[in-house]
Amino acid sequence: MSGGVDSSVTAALLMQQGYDVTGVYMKNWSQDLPGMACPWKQDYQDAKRVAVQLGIPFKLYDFEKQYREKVVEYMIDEYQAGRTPNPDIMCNQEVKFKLFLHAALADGADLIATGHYARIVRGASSSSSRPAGVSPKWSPRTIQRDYRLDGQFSARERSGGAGGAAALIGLNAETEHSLRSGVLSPHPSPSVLSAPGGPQGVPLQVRSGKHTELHAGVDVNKDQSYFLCRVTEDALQKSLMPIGEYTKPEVRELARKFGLYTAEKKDSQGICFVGNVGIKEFLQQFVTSRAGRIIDQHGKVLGEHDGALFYTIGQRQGLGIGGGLPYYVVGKNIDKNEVYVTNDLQDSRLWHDELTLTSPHWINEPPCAESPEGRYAVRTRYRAPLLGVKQIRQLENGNWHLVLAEEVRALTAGQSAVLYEDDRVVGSGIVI
RNA sequence: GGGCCCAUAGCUCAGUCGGUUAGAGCAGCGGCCUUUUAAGCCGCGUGUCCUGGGUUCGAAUCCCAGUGGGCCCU
Repeated sequence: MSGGVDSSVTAALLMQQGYDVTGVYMKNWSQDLPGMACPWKQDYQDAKRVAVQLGIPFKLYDFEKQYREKVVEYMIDEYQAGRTPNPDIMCNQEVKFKLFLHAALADGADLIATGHYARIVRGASSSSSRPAGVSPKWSPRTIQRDYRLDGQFSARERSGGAGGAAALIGLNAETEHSLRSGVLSPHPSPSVLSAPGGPQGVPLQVRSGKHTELHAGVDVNKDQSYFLCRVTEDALQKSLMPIGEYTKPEVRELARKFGLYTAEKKDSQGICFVGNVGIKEFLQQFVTSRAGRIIDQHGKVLGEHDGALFYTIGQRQGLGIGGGLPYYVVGKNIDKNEVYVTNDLQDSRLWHDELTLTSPHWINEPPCAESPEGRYAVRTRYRAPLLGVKQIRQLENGNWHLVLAEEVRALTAGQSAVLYEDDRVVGSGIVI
């Protein structure tokens, strides 16, 4: 439990569904930064307060050292190499769905849960049997909502269930933002275990196949499946993301109905766990930088920047150069410490219709190269538009090459390109 | 040496047949959106209108001189 609304509601929903829940706050960062005091204590308090309201055990898992090593150092190294990493994807891959999961299991939990706006679909038959060429729209909801807060479980039991696994949940927390994950508790309640389809309320989605898939959240605006693109299927099998079935407004409403202390707490933002601090200000605490030149599409020096590593492709603000049309970063040279910009929105360096991915990670199985155009769609930045994939194939060196049906703006090395088949996350790779 | 053009907000400029509190875009700042980085949206302009004189009820707008740029011609 992070101390935010999402993980609070996650815990409440799981309780309502009959799980034996234990709340867990993940302490991954506690250092204050210039201009921003680390909110971890406040978040911890909020999470604990909700746990008390729910009457569930509450714990704190400390991963500061590992978070620093796996996420912060990775982020710093990437920026110094001239790329733009996504620390939250790394956090999910290395911390939440690895360290936290293992710690929770070792602690006796059967499952963990997080407050992500994404859905885990169990027993799916996987993409191989799906019709190709489906339109890239999210599939309709298949879940029934049950806002009952009286603590009673619906008498109805669902069938078809495989997921009946059992378990429990906790939620983790972090600093401001986000996260919401959970730990499970050691002793799943019998009632839960006996229910074929899992607890009621928002039951596990189950299909006839054998795969456990990751799908986009029901709320298209809040969907966070992008950040979970590097989580393994094994980890998903032991995870629950109950709020993925709801929209943010619904989650807020649930929080109010449950009377949760965090019902009206403002959403946090920024680097997960670290807080709402500017990326540049954050990096400046760990790296030294020097001024360099800003050069336009004609080779003209327009001004100076304070370190090429701080800029990312497509960036507009922070350049400090004016005069006519806005300028956007289209490239940079770390060795020369130069940043290249253009004020021509049609500049070819700002648009690409193909991309190459390294470090591929497929959740269930690799994409099928013989797929017809339109079967897959890709997203190259969080909240960026989903673009149709015309062609996808693996290269000799193991990397993957995609040809898009339309141009993508500001393709940026280091960012994750997440492949979707309908609303299912196939996997992702790092843009090079 | 001569002729012409320009000099207005940090930047690029509009406004100059004289007349409300001098405007726009970009940048910057603030906010919204957002668990990365961006983008996008909304809001914010307190400037010696190059300087010094002059004309006028009144000048960024007219005149003179100067300074600083640019172009052209012998």
